[in-house]
Amino acid sequence: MLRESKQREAILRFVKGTSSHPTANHVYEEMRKEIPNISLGTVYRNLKLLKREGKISELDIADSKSRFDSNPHNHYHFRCERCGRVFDVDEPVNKKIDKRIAQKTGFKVSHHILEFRGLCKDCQSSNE
Amino acid sequence: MLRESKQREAILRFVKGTSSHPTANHVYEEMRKEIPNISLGTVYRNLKLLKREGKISELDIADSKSRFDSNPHNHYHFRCERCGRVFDVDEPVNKKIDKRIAQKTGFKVSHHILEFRGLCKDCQSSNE
DNA sequence: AAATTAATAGTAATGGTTATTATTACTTAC
DNA sequence: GTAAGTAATAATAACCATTACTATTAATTT
Repeated sequence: MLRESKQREAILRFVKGTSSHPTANHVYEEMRKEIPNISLGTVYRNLKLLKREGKISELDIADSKSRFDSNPHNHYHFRCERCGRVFDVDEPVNKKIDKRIAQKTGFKVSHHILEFRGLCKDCQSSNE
Repeated sequence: MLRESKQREAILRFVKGTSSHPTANHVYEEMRKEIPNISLGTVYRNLKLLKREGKISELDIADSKSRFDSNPHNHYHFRCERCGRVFDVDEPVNKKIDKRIAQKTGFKVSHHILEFRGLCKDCQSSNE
């Protein structure tokens, strides 16, 4: 059973009220203005908890360790959510979309990163 | 002036010869079979160096710290390569592409992550 | 108000990566 | 071919984001 805490309420209020995509440390710094002795662990725990509850989301980018590719050309990847393996995807890079986003946003778009997620063949067949 | 070293040669040969998208630690483990006292620092340094030379690439996913979003719905992002800020991009999510990749690869594709990169407005105008 | 126990603060530990430093080994000049 | 100069290395320490641990605090229940 979930209890209320002013720490969790403050964290949710802050993340909901900003569009700055804060890191855990950003949230921590902000919270300290309000609750000076809040612990960094509390921030991490509550961010994870709020995510589990679907109230916030985490930018879904990748795992922490970086991976290397023998192919220096721009291409897309598929990452298996079960075994963690990364595969190259043989799909032409869509350059038009960068232009469209640039026009729409006013940002200068140099490229984009596209990663598909799901289950690879091996992990589909190994049913468990 | 770059000198040759058997360590760097072995690292390049291995990364070029695999499609497994190894992590730095994978490379390290593999290298130890051949050069038992190779140092992990050497692996990191040479991976970075080979990347600078354009001989290999690093999976371009994100920085190490994860960021949180008040919007729990799937959407795209833009990351400024200068200031590091992350912005939401108001572009409809392309669901067809998941299907196409699934057919093409045989993988089960649940979703994809798309991040644009470039310069935000502020960083474009602050010329330096 | 007392009992129960989830949540917290504070701190230690972990894991990936980078920095430091003395030593090793290419390269060049003699 | 040997000595000088200096990249590159191995080994280790430091760093930073994140997670785990533990005694204490504070919601909730009775």
